[in-house]
Amino acid sequence: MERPPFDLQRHYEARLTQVGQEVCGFDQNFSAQVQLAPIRFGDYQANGALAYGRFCQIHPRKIAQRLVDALRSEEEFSPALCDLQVAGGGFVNISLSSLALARWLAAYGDAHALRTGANELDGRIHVVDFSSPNSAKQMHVGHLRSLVLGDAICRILEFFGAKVIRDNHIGDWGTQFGILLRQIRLEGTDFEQLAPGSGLEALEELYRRGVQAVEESEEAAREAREELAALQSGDAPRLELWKRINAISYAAFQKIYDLCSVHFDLVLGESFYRDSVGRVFEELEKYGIAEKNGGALAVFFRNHGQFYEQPFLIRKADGASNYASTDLAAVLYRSEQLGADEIFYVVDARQQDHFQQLFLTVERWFEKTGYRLPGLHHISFGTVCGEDGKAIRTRSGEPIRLQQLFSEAIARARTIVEEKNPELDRESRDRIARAVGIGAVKYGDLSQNRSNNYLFSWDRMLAFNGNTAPYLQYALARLHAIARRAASENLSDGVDAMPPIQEGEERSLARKLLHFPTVLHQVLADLRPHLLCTYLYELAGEFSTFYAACRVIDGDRATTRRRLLLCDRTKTILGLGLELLGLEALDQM
RNA sequence: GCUUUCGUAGUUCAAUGGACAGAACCGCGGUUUCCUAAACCGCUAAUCCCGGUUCGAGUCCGGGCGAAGGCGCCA
Repeated sequence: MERPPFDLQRHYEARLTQVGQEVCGFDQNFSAQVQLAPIRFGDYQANGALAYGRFCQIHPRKIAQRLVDALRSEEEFSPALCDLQVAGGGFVNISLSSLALARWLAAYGDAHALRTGANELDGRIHVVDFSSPNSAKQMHVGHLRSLVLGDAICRILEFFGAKVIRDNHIGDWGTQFGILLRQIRLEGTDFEQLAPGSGLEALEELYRRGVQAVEESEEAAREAREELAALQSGDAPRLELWKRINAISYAAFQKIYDLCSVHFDLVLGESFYRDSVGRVFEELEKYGIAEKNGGALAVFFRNHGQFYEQPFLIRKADGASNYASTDLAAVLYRSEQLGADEIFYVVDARQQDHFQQLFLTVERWFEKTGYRLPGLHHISFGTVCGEDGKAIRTRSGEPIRLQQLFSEAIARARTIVEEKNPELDRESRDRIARAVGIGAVKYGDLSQNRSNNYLFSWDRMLAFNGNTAPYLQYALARLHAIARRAASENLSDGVDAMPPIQEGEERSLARKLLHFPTVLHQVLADLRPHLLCTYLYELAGEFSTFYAACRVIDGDRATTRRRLLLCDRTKTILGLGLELLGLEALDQM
C-alpha cells in the first residue's frame, strides 16, 4: 500500500487544484484553497469554488459540485477513505474515514518517519544569528526572546533538513569598550580581583558609571571615542584588557546557555570581523555605493521612499567601525566562508530600519561584485516591556536578570514537585524542577506571536497551569506512564498496524495528530513558533479529554490495542513538538 | 516633522481573506473504589472609530484616535 501524503492539507490543495483544472475544465484562475476546517464541517475544507464561481459567473455550488463529482472517481477520494460534501455557498468539506486516519497513523509511526516527510530544506545552509548579547552587560529579560525564539527556529529549520549554523554574534567591538576602557583607566580597576565567571556584575557597574560620565561631559565622550579608536587600531594593552572583559562576559553567558540548553556552532562576535571591514569600506567606495559625508562613510538611498533622507552610516568620522561595518563584513563571511543560502537575524523590531538598510546595501554591493547573494531575513520580534509599557533597558533601573528569572522559576517548580511527588528521589525532583521551570519561562515567550510587544509578567513566566509548558510536559509524562505499564504487561509487542479509529474522543485525538505536518509548514512559512505552541496545547488538550473519558488499558483487547497505538502516536508527536520548541520532555513529573 | 509596528472578553494572548472570532488566567459550580487531579466537565464576556475593496473583512486599502519604536556617527 502506498504511503499517505505527509501533509494532507498540502496534498489536497495540489490534488483538488489539479483535478479542477484538468478534469473539470477550470482554468488557471482556479485554486482549491484547502485549509483545516472547524470540526463541525469536517477535517479539511476547500474554498476555491466560491472565488472561481464568482470569477466565471457560475453559481459557486455548481462549481463545487463539479469538483466533487470529478473527485469521486479518484481512488483516494473513495467513500472508504473520505466523505465529500458541498456546503454553504460553495464550500467543499472533506471528512476522513476512520480507515484513512488509521493509515496515516500507521505510516507515520515514529519520529524518524515524520522526519522523512519533511525534507524541503535538505542540503540548504542556513545561518541563524541569534542571542547576540553585548559583552560586559548581564543578560536580562529583554534578551530572552532572541534566545528562545532563535533556538526554536534553528530546531525547526533542522527538522526540515537544513544544515543550520547557529551564530552568536556577540557585541564585543563597540562603543561600550571605549566607555569601559576610559572608566577602567580612571578608576585603576584591578582585574586580578575579577575572576572569570564572577566579575560581570562589577563590569556592569563600571559601565554604568562610565555611561553617566559620558552623558554628562563632552570631554569624557571624546575620550571614550578615542579609547575605542585606539582599541580598534590594535593597541596592545587595551587589547589585553578587552580580552579579560570578554573572558568574564563569555563565561557568564555560557552559564545561562548551559542552564537552558541552548548551544551555538559559532561564537565569533563583532571583533572577528575587525580585519575584514577594510575590504568592505574599500569595495563599497570603489563601486560608488558608499560615500564620505561629514567625515563618516555613508550609504544613501536617495530614491527610496522611506530612507531617502536617512543614510546608513558604515564608518564613523574618527575611522572607527560600528554595528553596520561588522554586519556588512559578517554577511560577506557567511556567504563566502560558510556558504550560506539564507541568513536569519533574530533581532528585535526596533532594528528594522537597520536591517532594511543593511540588506539594501548588501544587495547593491553583491550585484556590483557578482558575489553570491544569500537570502537575508530579519526575524523581528516585539519588545519586552515593563509595567510602564516601555522597553526594559539596562540603563534605566534594574531589569530582571535572566539568571534570576530562571532560578526563581526552578525554585517555584521545585516547591510544587515536592508537594505533588514527595516520594521521588532528590535527583528526579531536581531534574523535573529544572525542566518545568525553564520550560515555563521559554514557553511563556514562545507561545506569543513574535510581532507583538508584551508586558513582562512574573505570573505568565511562572505559570504552571493553563496554556503552559508544564501542561504539555504533564500530558507527555502520563503517556510515558501508560507506555511503561503496557510494556510491563507485555501489551505493546507486535502491534504496528493501526486498527480503525472509533468515533468520539479517539477520533478527535487522531484528527489532531494528522494536523501536525500542516502546522509545521505554517510555522516554517514565516517562522512563527507560537503556532506550534497553540497546536501542541490543543493536542495535549485533546489527549487529556481522551484520557479522562477512555480507559486505555481496558479489559477488551482490541480496544486496548487501538488506544495504545493512539497514545503511542500522541507521545511521538507531542515529544517531537516539545523538542522542536527546545522544551525538555519528561517521562514522569 | 518624516516613518515603522501594534490596537480583539475584566486581564494576558490566538485566529494562512472563509461558515457560529478561539484559549488561558481570574470568579462561580461540579468530577477521584480505575493507566499521574500539574487533570477533566460546565457557566459569563470582546474585534478602537469612520469610510472603501470583496460573494465574504478581526485580517486588505484610505482617514481618524490611542500605544510603543526608528530617524548621521549607540548596538
